[in-house]
Amino acid sequence: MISKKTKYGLKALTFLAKQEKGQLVSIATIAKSENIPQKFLENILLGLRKAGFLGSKKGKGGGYYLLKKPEDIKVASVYRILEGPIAMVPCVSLNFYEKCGDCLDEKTCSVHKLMIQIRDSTLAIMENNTLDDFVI
Amino acid sequence: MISKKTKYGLKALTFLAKQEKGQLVSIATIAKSENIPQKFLENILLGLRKAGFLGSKKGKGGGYYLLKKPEDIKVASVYRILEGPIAMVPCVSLNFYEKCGDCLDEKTCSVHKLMIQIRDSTLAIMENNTLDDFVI
DNA sequence: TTATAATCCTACCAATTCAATAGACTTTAA
DNA sequence: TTAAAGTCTATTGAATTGGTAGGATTATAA
Repeated sequence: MISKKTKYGLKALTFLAKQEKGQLVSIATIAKSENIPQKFLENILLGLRKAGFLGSKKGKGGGYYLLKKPEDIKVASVYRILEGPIAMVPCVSLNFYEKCGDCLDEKTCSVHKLMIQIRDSTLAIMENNTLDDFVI
Repeated sequence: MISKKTKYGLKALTFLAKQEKGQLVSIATIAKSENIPQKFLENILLGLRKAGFLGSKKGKGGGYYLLKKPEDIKVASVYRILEGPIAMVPCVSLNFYEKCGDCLDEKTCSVHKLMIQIRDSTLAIMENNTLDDFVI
C-alpha cells in the first residue's frame, strides 16, 4: 500500500500536467480540486519542487508548474521521491539497496528471486508510464 | 516495502516446505536457521496456523508442519494473510476493497488505471508462484 | 505604500503500525 | 515429574503516517 502522500503527489502532478504549458496553479486550487488537505499538499509540493519536478512562483498570483513536459516525467522517478524504493525488499532495490539483516547470503535467500520478479514487473510499468499517460 | 513479518513468514514457510512431508519442526529450529527472533516468529507462525496454512503439535518433540503440499500454497494467499492487500491502493484491491476518501469518482481518478496495472502484474506473479518454487 | 495572496519553512502532534519482548499457560514425551 | 514444546495476551519503544500550526518571505495590484 502506498502512502497518502504518494497518492496525493501523483494526483497533484497529474493536475499540473493537464494545464497549459507553464500555467501557474496555486496549492489551494489543486487541494480543492483533488480533495487533498491543503497544508499537507503544501509539504508534498515543496518536496517535489526540491526534487526538481516543479517550479514555483511566490506572491500574489503565484503557484506551481511542471518543469518538464508530462511525457518526460516517469512514474518511477516520482514514486522514488514520494514513496521511496519500488522494490518490496531493500536487498533487491536498485536505487536504495541495503543488505537484509537476517540474510547471511542473498543467493540462498528463498524470497529473493520472487522479489526480483515483482520488482522488475512493477518497474517496467512505472518506467513506461509518464504523467502524460494519466492525462488522457 | 513489505514488513519483516511477511518476510520472516515466507522464509519460515519455505523452510517447512523443504522438510520431508509431515516432518515437525520447532520454532527454535526455524528461528536459528533463518536468523529470525524466536518470539517474533512465534507470533507469526501462530497466525499462519490460525489462517489454515500450518498444523502444530504441542509438547516435547512438537513443532509445526505444512497442512498442504508446497505446490498448493500460493504466494498470493500467504501474502494476504501476512501483509494484507496486494494492491497499492485500497480502491483497486480485489480482496480488501475500500473506497478512497479523496476520490469522488474512481473512473476519473488519474492514478486508478496505473494502480490496476501494477496490481495485475504483481498478482500474476504471486498467483503463479507457490512455496514449491522457493524450495528449488 | 499597503493590503493581500501566495509560497516557504520549521516544528509539532496524535494515532497507528512495526518489531519485538515478556510472562504465564497448556500439552506432551521420556 | 520434569523438560521441551506450542499457546495466548499484553506490553513496549521506536518509527511512520497523516496531518496541523504559525509565522517568514515574496510578489502583485490597488
